[in-house]
Amino acid sequence: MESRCENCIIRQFNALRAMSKEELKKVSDSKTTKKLKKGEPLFEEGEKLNGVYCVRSGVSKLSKLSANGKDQIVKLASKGEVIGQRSVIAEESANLSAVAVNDMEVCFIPKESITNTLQVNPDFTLEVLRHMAHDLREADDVIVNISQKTVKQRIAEAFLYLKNNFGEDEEGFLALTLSREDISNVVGTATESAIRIISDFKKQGLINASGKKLGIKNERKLQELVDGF
Amino acid sequence: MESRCENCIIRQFNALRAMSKEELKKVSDSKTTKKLKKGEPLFEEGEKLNGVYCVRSGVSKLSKLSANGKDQIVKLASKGEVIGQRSVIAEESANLSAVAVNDMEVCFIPKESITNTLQVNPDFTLEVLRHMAHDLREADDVIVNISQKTVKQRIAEAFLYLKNNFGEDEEGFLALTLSREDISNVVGTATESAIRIISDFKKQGLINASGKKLGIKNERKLQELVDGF
DNA sequence: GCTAAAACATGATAATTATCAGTTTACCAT
DNA sequence: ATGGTAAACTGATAATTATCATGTTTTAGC
Repeated sequence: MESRCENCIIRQFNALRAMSKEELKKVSDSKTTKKLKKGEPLFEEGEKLNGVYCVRSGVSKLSKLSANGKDQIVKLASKGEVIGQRSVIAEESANLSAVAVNDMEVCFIPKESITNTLQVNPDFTLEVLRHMAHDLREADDVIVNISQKTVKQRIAEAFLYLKNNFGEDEEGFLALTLSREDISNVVGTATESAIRIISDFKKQGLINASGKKLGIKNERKLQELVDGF
Repeated sequence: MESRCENCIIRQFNALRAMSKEELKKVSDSKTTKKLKKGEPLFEEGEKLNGVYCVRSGVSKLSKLSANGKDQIVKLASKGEVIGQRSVIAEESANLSAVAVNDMEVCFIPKESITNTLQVNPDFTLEVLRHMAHDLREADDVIVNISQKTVKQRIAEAFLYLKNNFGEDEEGFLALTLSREDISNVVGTATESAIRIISDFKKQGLINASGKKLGIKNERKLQELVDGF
């Protein structure tokens, strides 16, 4: 049996919490649940979206392909985040692709449930607006980082970001495991460059690595690196 | 005598057009007009904003200082654009500095006029949301460009951007004149690198330059450069 | 119009980063 | 458990970009 949005804890993390009982009921009646295996796409850039996706579990990378064939990851979305709302609101086709980084469970919410509410419930609209304001700030910060910091600094920062946003497991490894290629696509560099720097970090004792699993060993030093010594 | 928002053409370009007569009247009664000379700041990053600025004329650069002392320009805002709304909505201090690129005239609108309307007028809130969705898309695109394109490509793109967004004067020069340093801060590179590439473009006949004035000579070639030949 | 300051320009060099080519390792499906 | 495949790694080299030093031109203010 499908669970209802009304009882969904995830909702507390996003704008859906500002919906009225009735609005939420409509969403719940029209939503569908979808499971994705690691690597499967939610949607591709250029696609028309008929709704948004609310992440219940797992992580999705939002990325854009550039002319030289490399993907740039613009955002990692996890539990509670709503994917695709920018495109739905702007009534544009998707600017980014969304692909599952690990196994995911998402709810698909048809766009009508969202757009109707946007037109009549200012609480909801304002809440969505606040989330988007936050995303915009983050995007601005990424622009500054990517253009003013070295690859080494950006990779150090990525490690700290992964720890702060996705936490660590019992053994102290980062809870979100990204491939070296994904890391390079987050920081915007060649995969080989990322690999080399990660190896360096390991040799210097800043991080530890066991296969794909990566862990932070010396957070202070990493932070110093980010800040430019 | 001060002009009234109700009669202001500029308003058509931004979310204020979705305000009701009464709301607009309040804005008009509480707004103040301000003139800025080239180089003067509207606000600095970290500052608390008590309202937003609506640009009547001139252009402002929104930038952020990085640890290495270089400014990164994140956006150029001109006629009709509202500056500072992201910070006001998120109830954060300013993430960016806003400085006049040329002489400007702006209206300052106290934040209460905005936030009150946001809470009760979904048309207005949605309109602001749409504008922010647009800004977010642009920011995402900048991230991809800056990390995946060469400096040469980004400078070529900047020229095309300046033409498309600010137009040309009677003599075919770009209507918005930026210093080489500002250009380097837009594309995220060292000033010397920008200067060198601009000189190159001139030698190759892609652009022409007379002092600070810059003009596009061969738009097709520039576009080919951006697209990677 | 003159002058100081700012902006622009160029060369030499160093540092960073990408690319290519190849090897080793880890992981998944059978 | 094992073979095939993708990911991780390494070295050599090239390309891009930053930095520093210095000279020249332009601009803005008096």
